[in-house]
Amino acid sequence: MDNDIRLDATYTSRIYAVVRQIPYGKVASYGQIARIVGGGVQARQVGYVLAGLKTGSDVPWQRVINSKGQISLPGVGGAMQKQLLIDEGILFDEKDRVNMNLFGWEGPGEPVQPGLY
DNA sequence: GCGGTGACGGTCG
DNA sequence: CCGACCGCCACCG
Repeated sequence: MDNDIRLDATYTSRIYAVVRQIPYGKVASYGQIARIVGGGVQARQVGYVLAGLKTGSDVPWQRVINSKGQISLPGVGGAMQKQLLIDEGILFDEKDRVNMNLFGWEGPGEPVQPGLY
């Protein structure tokens, strides 16, 4: 039997599930999503899966950006993504970067505050 | 079957 | 801080 759960709709659904968990007004990186999904899924796969989404999807794809805090989607799609995030209250600096330390999603677990002790 | 590509990310200079 | 490189892996011609 096959325990290869990497290449199937299985991991695609998982990616959707994780992205849906990103709260309003927060962002996560592709690598972070990949890490949460696990199963050997890489950041590039996350990007590819999100690219397959169509308009009207219930998946908040706009909340996924790269680890630099910048939008990776080129072209008009990227401009739309930026606008959607601004609409959620997320701020961009002069270089179109988001402060991950401020708007970054901590993950599905309990939020941990750094510098607590 | 092979080589190029991409909504990435870590490392190096 | 920033650009250049390289590794990664599914998809496409």
